[in-house]
Amino acid sequence: MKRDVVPRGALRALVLATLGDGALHGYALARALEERALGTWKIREGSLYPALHELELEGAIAASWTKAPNGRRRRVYSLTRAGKRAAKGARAEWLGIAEMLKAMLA
Amino acid sequence: MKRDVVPRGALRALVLATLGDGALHGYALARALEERALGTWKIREGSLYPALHELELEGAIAASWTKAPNGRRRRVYSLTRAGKRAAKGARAEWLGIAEMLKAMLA
DNA sequence: GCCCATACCTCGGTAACCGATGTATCGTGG
DNA sequence: CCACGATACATCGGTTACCGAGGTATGGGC
Repeated sequence: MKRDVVPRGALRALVLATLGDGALHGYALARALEERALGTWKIREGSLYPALHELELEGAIAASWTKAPNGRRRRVYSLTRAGKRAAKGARAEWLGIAEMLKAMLA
Repeated sequence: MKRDVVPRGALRALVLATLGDGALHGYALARALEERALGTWKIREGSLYPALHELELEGAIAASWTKAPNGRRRRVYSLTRAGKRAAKGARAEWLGIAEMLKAMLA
């Protein structure tokens, strides 16, 4: 399936929330997000990688090149202190939005 | 307050859901939506009116000019049969999105 | 007379995303 | 041993739904 797509603006919140559970590299992050979404949402690389670069520039996440056991290069991302704060805010914001949507559509 | 804004793509769903509870004219619809959102979400006329025109073109809603008791002209919108179907679909879609967001951020 | 609320509308600009495309390495089945 | 899919990164032009600002017009209150 993997048809639908994350609602606009939520990608950053989801990335921050997921990285809050542990550092991941981009590709694994995409897989983790799709798994969390039970395959309902497709994570587009053309959205994810630019978003990661932006979050890095903003100082919300820190990246470092590492070598996977199989030799492939990976860029592993983890939350900075500022990122943890941002994650908390974004999580609250989007939970609020979800709550409001449920209330208004129920 | 009225700071935040409806998430992208949800406006149509909310309009359809609200009109499902009875016909309204544009301005009243905006007020009704903001009230439903407890003042959290601001409804922009620059978003609402074009959305209404689009929904009308698509045949989801029907409009008719009426005269308010005070003499002001109003364009009252109501759901068509197709609109009721669309409302159901949009409601299910966005409730699903809200559910997924809650699950992924909780 | 002036201003705010009501009530409609349009239009340029933009944020965030989509889709396509590109690079490169690794594992594996034939 | 080599083609192909999975892994893993990246960029970039195009789209879309919206935002913000502006416009018109009438009604009622002070």
